[in-house]
Amino acid sequence: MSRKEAGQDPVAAGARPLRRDAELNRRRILQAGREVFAARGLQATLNDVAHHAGLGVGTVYRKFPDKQALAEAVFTEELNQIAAAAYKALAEDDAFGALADFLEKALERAAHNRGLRELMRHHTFEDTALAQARREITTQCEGLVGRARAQGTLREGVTEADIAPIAAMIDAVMGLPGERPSESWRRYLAIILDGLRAHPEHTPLPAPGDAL
Amino acid sequence: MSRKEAGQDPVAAGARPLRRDAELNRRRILQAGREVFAARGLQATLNDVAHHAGLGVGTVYRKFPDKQALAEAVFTEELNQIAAAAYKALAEDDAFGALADFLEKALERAAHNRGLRELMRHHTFEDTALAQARREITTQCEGLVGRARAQGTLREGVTEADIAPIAAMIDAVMGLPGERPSESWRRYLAIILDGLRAHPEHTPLPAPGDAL
DNA sequence: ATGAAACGGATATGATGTATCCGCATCGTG
DNA sequence: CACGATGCGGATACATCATATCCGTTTCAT
Repeated sequence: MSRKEAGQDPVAAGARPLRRDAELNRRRILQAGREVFAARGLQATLNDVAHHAGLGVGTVYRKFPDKQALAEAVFTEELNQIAAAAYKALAEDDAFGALADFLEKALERAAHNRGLRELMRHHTFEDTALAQARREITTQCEGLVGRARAQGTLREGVTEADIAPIAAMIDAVMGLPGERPSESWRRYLAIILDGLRAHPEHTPLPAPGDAL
Repeated sequence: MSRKEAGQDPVAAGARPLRRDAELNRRRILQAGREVFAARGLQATLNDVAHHAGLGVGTVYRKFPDKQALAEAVFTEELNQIAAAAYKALAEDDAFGALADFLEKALERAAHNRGLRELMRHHTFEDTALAQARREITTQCEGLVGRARAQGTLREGVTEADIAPIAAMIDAVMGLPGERPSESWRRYLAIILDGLRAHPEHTPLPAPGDAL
């Protein structure tokens, strides 16, 4: 609860409103954080972010106590947008198609955001607003997967628990050596999706999802 | 060419044979390197390796100028064994099955060897003996893929260049949070392989392999 | 026995990221 | 306008950590 307040809506509690320039700078920092984390990943320094924002380091550290605080603010937003996309997908008729489209859209975002990818990889983020957003996405995916199964277009034995590993796999392709701006991940997503479709010749899958 | 000699067969050039205890220690270090790199990855310190071998740091640094030298020795061996497996696979009748089995075998090794996984991920190793071994594997894979295509069991448009990304994808699953000793990667390999089989309903793949 | 070879491991070195501190600039209210 | 209060800048102290060396001690081999 100690770090939570940083960079938050100052309406709550006894926090006074920021001076106008300070508020502007806070936005600049957020924007710089988005850009820098997307381009260089989470290992980027708050000093990097500050420089990118055209501000001094001290300014950044006053608004956000540490890198994690800023990252949390930046990526909660990103995750919420993905959750929204999943929610929208639930409305489509063809459930498998909706699932496929959602995956493509979410991964599209990841493709342009190294920081987001790193975040999804490592951080089993504890409490934080991130965890909440992530849970929301999971829930929507459950719906998506459930509907596809019900429509009989999703291969027997595939569950929501498979979604994260699949995303992780595509993410791995994005991180491959020479092809930073490449689109080749779509190729592999297509292959996986074909392996995910219900099909008479598909044999039962091994290892019932002991995945997360 | 400067680091090349380290830990090598001392027969060549004017190098005198090692004292018996020294030779023994060299083996101990190699073995410790295998175990430590496999368990803790490439970021393990030569100090770690030394301790694991029950030796002092200095001893390790005398035999291997730096971590890279030791890693090269350790993993060249590993890669060569994989290359051998690929070579053997070429002899089987069912080319697709052979390819699948080879992938499973190679990934099996990776599953038990975090260092190997990290090595395949990052290092576009330059010259080194590793590069040679890796090239060998690539060559064998070309054969495997070629035969499967010829037999018509491999999906249209799949090439040798797809193998590395596929391995990378499975590797990503192995690195997932809670499931260190898990076997769930086999599940995803099965899915991908099903997406890789020749099938009338498969649509053409996007993005002709601009992968490595 | 004795010189050469090898060992041990404390520690110097260097690289890197984090976060503070405080003199100076800017804001905004009276 | 003027004068606190608030915010800014960024050099730098601090901490962490892997790397690699050095040399007094021990072991080998003749």
